Amino acid sequence: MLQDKGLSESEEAFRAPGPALGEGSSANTANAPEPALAAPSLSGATLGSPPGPGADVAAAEQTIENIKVGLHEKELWKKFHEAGTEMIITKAGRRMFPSYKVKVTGMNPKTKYILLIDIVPADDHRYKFCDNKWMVAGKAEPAMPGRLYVHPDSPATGAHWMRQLVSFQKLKLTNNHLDPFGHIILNSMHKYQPRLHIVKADENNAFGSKNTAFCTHVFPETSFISVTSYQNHKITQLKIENNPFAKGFRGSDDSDLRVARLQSKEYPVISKSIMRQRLVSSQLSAKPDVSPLHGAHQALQHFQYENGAHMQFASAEPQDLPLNTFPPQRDSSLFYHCLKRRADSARHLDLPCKRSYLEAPSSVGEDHYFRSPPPYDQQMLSPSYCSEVTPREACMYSGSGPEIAGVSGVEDLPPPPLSCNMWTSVSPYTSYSVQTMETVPYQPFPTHFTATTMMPRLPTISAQSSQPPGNAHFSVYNQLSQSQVRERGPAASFPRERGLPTVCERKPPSPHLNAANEFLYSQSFSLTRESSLQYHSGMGTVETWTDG
DNA sequence: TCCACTAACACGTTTGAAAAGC
DNA sequence: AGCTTTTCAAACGTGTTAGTGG
Repeated sequence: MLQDKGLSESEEAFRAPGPALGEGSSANTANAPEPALAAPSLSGATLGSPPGPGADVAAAEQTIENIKVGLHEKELWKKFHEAGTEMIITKAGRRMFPSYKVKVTGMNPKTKYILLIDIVPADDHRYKFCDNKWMVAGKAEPAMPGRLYVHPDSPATGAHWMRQLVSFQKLKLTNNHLDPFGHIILNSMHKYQPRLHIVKADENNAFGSKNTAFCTHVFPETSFISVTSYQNHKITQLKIENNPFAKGFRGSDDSDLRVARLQSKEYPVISKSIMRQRLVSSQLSAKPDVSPLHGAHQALQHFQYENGAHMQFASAEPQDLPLNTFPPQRDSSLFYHCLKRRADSARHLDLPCKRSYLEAPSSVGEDHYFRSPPPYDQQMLSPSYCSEVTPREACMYSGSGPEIAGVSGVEDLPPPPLSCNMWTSVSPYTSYSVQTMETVPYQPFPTHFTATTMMPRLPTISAQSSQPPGNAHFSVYNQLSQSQVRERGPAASFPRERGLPTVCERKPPSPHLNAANEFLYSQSFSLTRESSLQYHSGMGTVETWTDG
């Protein structure tokens, strides 16, 4: 099972080459040029593995470098992006639409990889929808407990991933801070950016190699604002038009009639959405320039974006900025970090901060949680998120909310069953990363786990060469279906999501997942910033790199 | 009063097991 | 008996709406 079964239609699209994947079938060709990947210093960075067992790893890292990821249904994503994508979040969890599907190429067919997604705050603002556009409404609320969504097929060989589209359509978003299902927790009315991570999960890594590589891919057109109900009627219409599950709402006349039926009215009733649509239409006709695609803001933000300041509303008047600040036709960016770690960095692997989130709220059996990242400001201000933070300090950040406060008391932390990790210094959108790291002792690792991440501040942090950008904790976590929890109660250990026989249910913990653990650990390693090489490939050239 | 949020709802899709056919 | 195809009910996903609470 490469992907969710619902992907069959996408698979067909993949097999029939066409517009489904957009003009750029890979992130490299789409935007981030490859030259940076061929930079000699890059080889030195990523292939700096010691001889012997590391040789294979080095080869695999070359593969990591060459991995290309293309966003499926790019045009559809762009449509939403241009309108200002909104994603519903509910207590029970809501899928993303468009769903996140990618085509991966350039993998080593025999090497095993773990594919995972996280969703990080795009900025530190809270938004509101006024006058048919998104505006900054204040400071962002503390970040939710960040989580990762690992593709259920992970780990799988490169051939497996490249065989067809990789779908993350089962990923769900929630605003429930105590979500026991493993869904990705977000704040409503905040802007987020999904990121795809590919982690090499080779046997060598799982059992003692010196290095693990990963890369991060970001498609700016997949950014969105989380909402509990749709604000922009255009988004609603796009969803209805394109989401098969919303077919029942297609046709405005029918919907009006349906409302009339529901309300037992003799005459059609104009629904709120219709009213809003009409109101908006009238407003737009009255003010033709309110289109978010016009105006100086757009040009400015385009400039900012192209210069690594994406996701940041840095204009002088951020209160009146449209959501879709991304250039509509901007191609996806490809991140490429190259971080090499010294052997002594491995000392940080014995993190005493590992602990299970289960100690706090729930009892989801073997599900594992970890504390959330500190609020955005804390990440920016707290020295613990700076370069020389110790691993324990890194794990001492309290949760973002009271519901996780119970796990924030580090002093009382018992030996954790799993790892606690800090998110790495992921470079700005204009970069793409490969990271090598020391292998850590294997620990069980569920295929569905979660991580707390923060979108790197751009360009603020990226410009601080002495400090890594945003860091965050990971939460490791099994995903539980709600029915599962209902059936088994909060102590349920194994998920049974319909159509998605969760890997953790069918497979024993795989040693390959250790690579993902390493990936997680690597995030914390980045805190030391030792021996890190960072390549910004936005223009295909190595802008900066450091090697402690 | 406003607004974010929730639960219930109807409708359509997806899924997987059972039945039917070959 | 074994395999493939069809059928169908349950589960799931969706946007809408009324109600709630801060």
